[in-house]
Amino acid sequence: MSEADHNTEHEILEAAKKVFIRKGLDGARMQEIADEAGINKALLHYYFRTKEKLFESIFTQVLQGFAPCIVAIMTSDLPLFTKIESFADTYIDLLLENPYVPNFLVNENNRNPERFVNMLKGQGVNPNILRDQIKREVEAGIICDITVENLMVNLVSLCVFPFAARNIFCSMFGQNEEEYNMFIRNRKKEIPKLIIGSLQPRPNKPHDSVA
Amino acid sequence: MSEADHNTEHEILEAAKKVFIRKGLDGARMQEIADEAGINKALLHYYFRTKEKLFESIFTQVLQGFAPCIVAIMTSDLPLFTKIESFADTYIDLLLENPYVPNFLVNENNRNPERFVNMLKGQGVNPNILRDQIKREVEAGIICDITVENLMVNLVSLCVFPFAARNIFCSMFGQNEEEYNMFIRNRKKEIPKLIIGSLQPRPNKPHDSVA
DNA sequence: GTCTATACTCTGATAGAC
DNA sequence: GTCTATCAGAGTATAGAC
Repeated sequence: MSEADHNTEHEILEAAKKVFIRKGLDGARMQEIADEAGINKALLHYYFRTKEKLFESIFTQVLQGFAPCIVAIMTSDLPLFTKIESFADTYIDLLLENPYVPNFLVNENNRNPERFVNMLKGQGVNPNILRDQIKREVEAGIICDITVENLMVNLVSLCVFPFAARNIFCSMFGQNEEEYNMFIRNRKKEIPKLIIGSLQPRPNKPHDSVA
Repeated sequence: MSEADHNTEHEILEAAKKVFIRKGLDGARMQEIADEAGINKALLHYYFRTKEKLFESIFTQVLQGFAPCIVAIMTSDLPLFTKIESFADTYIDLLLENPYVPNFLVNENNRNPERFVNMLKGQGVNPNILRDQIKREVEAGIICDITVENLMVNLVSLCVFPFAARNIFCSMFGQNEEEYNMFIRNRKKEIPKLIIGSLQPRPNKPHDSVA
């Protein structure tokens, strides 16, 4: 990739990423991508034959940028609480650098679901490892019981949705860009606090208070 | 509206809603809307002049369908815990009936943010009332402290994102449509449990255990 | 590999008959 | 109000020179 940094194909991919992420597959214009890359429209077709194929490349590339975080929490063998804290921290940083990606992925994926399924499997996303970990930690009395589905959906929703609905929340709260980013950075602590709090076995259970 | 139910304008709006929600502004075709409505393309322009104007009508209509839930939690004078339970219950039902709306609203809004801001204000969405309620309940010792922003973002994210990312989660967990809907219905209880749990003042505070 | 020029299709919008 | 026919523009894709 070191020598490819300045070649045309790389320029095109960078330009296409910007345009597709902002406008989507339907909204993007090949002319706009060409302008952004500082080249001619015909050259896009020379490298990627069709708009569709160019889009596929971008979609895959963007998706792969976000997969490692998900894979890590699904597969690593750190304690669950550590994983949750680490995920929120890493994922929100990644999102702050790519604030328009959630919308892009979610929207284009729903428009064409087939594209997604295989890609996820290929990345090694498998909930069973995390499911086993939860089971072990429940049995060890470290956490309350929860399904892997609810845990993952809660965690990802709390991290990602504030980006997807950024403008909606901004206008709802009368915040500007900067204030909202600060709000989100604070959530790197708030989200694990919320989730871990709900998983911690309460010391004041009925049978404890009688004992 | 009773007599308008069967007139052409209503047919067009219903058809346009379906198509725009599935395909977005850019992806939708006037021809497809006409087909869906069982009329001619020219008639669309007779009633709504441009695609853009037709889209505006749909966007406003759809948004207004979702506003009341938000307004209710922002303004009603029920106890906070009751509001949270009621919101999750009502909102998720609404979403189950309109599963593609979150994507539509979030995506088209981010494409054209100005459209949104005035609309929200017009609906009477004002976080200050809820902010005051939180303050009162904190002072009364009913709940832990939380910002209105974090509370609303948590609540809405947990309810809405599972719809926006439906396909992603489905394929991640290997669930089919029906299983996933059941999962979401269960969350009508899970979400309030999570949020209310985090707001409940812990009886086992440091100074309590010493007392 | 890169460009200019152009072919061709799709689609939003209009004209005009009924 | 509703239709058929058609225009005008935009946009993807290709041909062909350099």
